Amino acid sequence: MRQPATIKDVAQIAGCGVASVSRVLNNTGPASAEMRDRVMAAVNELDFQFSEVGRSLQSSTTRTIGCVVPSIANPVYADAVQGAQDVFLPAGYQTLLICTNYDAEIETQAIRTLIAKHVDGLVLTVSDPETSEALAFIESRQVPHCLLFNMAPTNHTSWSVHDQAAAGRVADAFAENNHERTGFLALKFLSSDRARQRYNGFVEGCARNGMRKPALLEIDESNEDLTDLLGAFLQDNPGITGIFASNDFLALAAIRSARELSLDVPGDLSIVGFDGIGFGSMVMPSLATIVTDPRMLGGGAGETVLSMINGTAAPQTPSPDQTFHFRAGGSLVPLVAESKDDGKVAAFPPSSNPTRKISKSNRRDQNET
Amino acid sequence: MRQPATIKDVAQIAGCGVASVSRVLNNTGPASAEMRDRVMAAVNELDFQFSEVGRSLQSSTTRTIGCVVPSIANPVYADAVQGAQDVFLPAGYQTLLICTNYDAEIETQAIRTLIAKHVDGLVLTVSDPETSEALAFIESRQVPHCLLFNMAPTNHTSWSVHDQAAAGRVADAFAENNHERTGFLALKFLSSDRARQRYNGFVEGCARNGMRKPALLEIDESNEDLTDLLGAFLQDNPGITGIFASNDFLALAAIRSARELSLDVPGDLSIVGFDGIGFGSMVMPSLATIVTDPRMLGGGAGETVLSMINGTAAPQTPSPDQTFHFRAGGSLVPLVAESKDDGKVAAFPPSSNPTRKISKSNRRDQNET
DNA sequence: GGAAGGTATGGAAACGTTTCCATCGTGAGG
DNA sequence: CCTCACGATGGAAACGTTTCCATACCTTCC
Repeated sequence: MRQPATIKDVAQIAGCGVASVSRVLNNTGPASAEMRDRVMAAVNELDFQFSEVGRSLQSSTTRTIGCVVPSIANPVYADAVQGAQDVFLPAGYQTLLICTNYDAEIETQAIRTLIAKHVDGLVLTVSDPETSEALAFIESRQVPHCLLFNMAPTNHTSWSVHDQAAAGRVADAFAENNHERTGFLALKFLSSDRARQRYNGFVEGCARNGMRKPALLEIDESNEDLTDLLGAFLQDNPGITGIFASNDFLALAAIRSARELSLDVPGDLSIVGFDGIGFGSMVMPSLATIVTDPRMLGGGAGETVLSMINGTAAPQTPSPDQTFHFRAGGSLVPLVAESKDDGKVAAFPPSSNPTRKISKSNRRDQNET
Repeated sequence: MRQPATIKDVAQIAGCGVASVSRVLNNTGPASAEMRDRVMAAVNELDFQFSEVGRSLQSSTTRTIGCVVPSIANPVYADAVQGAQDVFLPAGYQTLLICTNYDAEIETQAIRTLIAKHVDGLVLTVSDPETSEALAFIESRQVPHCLLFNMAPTNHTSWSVHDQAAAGRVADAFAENNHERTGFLALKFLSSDRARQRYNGFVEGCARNGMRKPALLEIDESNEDLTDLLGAFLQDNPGITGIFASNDFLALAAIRSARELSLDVPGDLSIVGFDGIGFGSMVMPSLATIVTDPRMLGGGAGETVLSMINGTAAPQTPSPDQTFHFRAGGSLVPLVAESKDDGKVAAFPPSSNPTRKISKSNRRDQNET
């Protein structure tokens, strides 16, 4: 990498001091027209551009924001990052992106490096805001920052879906459709405070609606064997007619697994997801889910950080019920009275009752129409 | 933001010169055990951490890589970025992410800034590698870089799907299924060399298979009216039985639009996508498509850049036919003889009945269900 | 005992900026 | 004619590192 021209080179060619070059180029301080011309000529000749690192050292500002999320393979985070960077870029800030892969160790390490690199602010989703070492460090260094998809501890601000309230809404939806026994399906339950919040909210919501406490099905990375796990889960917890998956991916995977188990969705089993990814409304049956707006949240977090940097008033964070809404879909239907009377039969294994038959033929119709 | 401790503060507390602190902390040069202890004590007392910007100025290295893609809302790019950063992070490099939103102006501007920030390398997808101002600038500054999803001009290296060959494979697939008249559906045809490569490859493949030259349906941003556009397109180009969409999103949207037009997929119209996003195999009918591995490509581009930086041998870029494979799916079926005899009727309008009326009423049904 | 060589250490230059301050004209006002 | 103010300009310090070099001390060997 050829070393680029510096302000000294420009000064030499223009036959002036470096101070004059700086003044001309930054339009700070006086300069004669003739001086301007000479400097500009030299700049063009050398194709000169300021080194931001020299500048940063002097100004102790980098026009760079750190952005830390678990993974952008998950479209929720991808959209959020996109939303944030769409705010930062026009404001003259670039984004240093870190994907932690849900690893707290990487999270801590990367954030220390970001701060060493002197980012002007941070937008981040941590694995556990209450215990996060990284978060404590950020606080001790007083770096402007805003959480994303985390419940904010005191003294922090956050743009986040109110997971608990949203999960409660899902419980309401099941109740409205006469479901009484449900399950909660989660991935990486332990390493994600989001999944836990959703579980808590769902449990609470079920209780509020006089439903049974939902059974918990927790899986880890490999979703290869989801079908087996789901089968065993339904056998261990007979009578379950509805499953709340902690995100839409899981919900769609669950639908597929249910089919492999010869269960009809929603005939035998209703399924509700979380996040509201676009595909949810393109599949058959369409996915009932909690719709969120990750892009808006990312953008909001970005605005908040910018306002902290500029000392302007921070934008309001959204009120809990503005962060989500329930979207009905074909994957959640009312439980008909007869199945409710005999939930066990309706759920697993599917009996030879008419429900399943109808749904089967329905599905075939859809494929072949 | 409180200003953090510097090496001078450490030196002062440890009662030594800054050079000793640097030597101890970096393990470069000799130091007595006692000196080590004093320095370490001071470091812990101050919670000292080197400023990377001071370091960068001295070493002219930033341990930062620029990564430029159109948008990470598109999972193809999101996965590629993830793949690249999964290579960079363990190697000690962080990633400055720029999403250009397909805007060449932003692309140029952002890349200049990245270079001003002295990134050690670049991984990038440009809008047009042949004319890209940014690419020329990168070359003039001799920054290690690797293209991604772009055909590499001479003197550049690239990790990319061989779009043209892949599109040719799609033509083969249509031919194998007896389709003879096809259409090509593209978004932002003009601002993406990828779409053009795919079109060219498809045209070529169709010719090779003795098929008609595919008709081109080009749409821009808003896919709201895709249904109308598709309807008009099929009417203007009667006899079309297959559509190749330049990406899976479009393909899925086309399937939906076809349904709204009362066309059956694949009965009346076969559709093939491109990219192989996971959802393609979860929908009914499953999507026939070209499967690619964006994560692998991003990772490969990352490795290439690292090897350029380290002066080690660059990893081989994959051979064209390793970058994709065709995945059969329910959205592409053989054209039966009778339809082939009378393609016009089988395709659009589906029969002699008042097509418009049916599609209209169908659409209304969907809205209100 | 003195020279030679090694280890431990600190001062200072350099990296590329910005900005304070001093210098030098020059035109205006007394 | 002298002063004053102000515009134009350049030198130099400062930002936080690393590293070269000089110095000081301690062994070791002739």
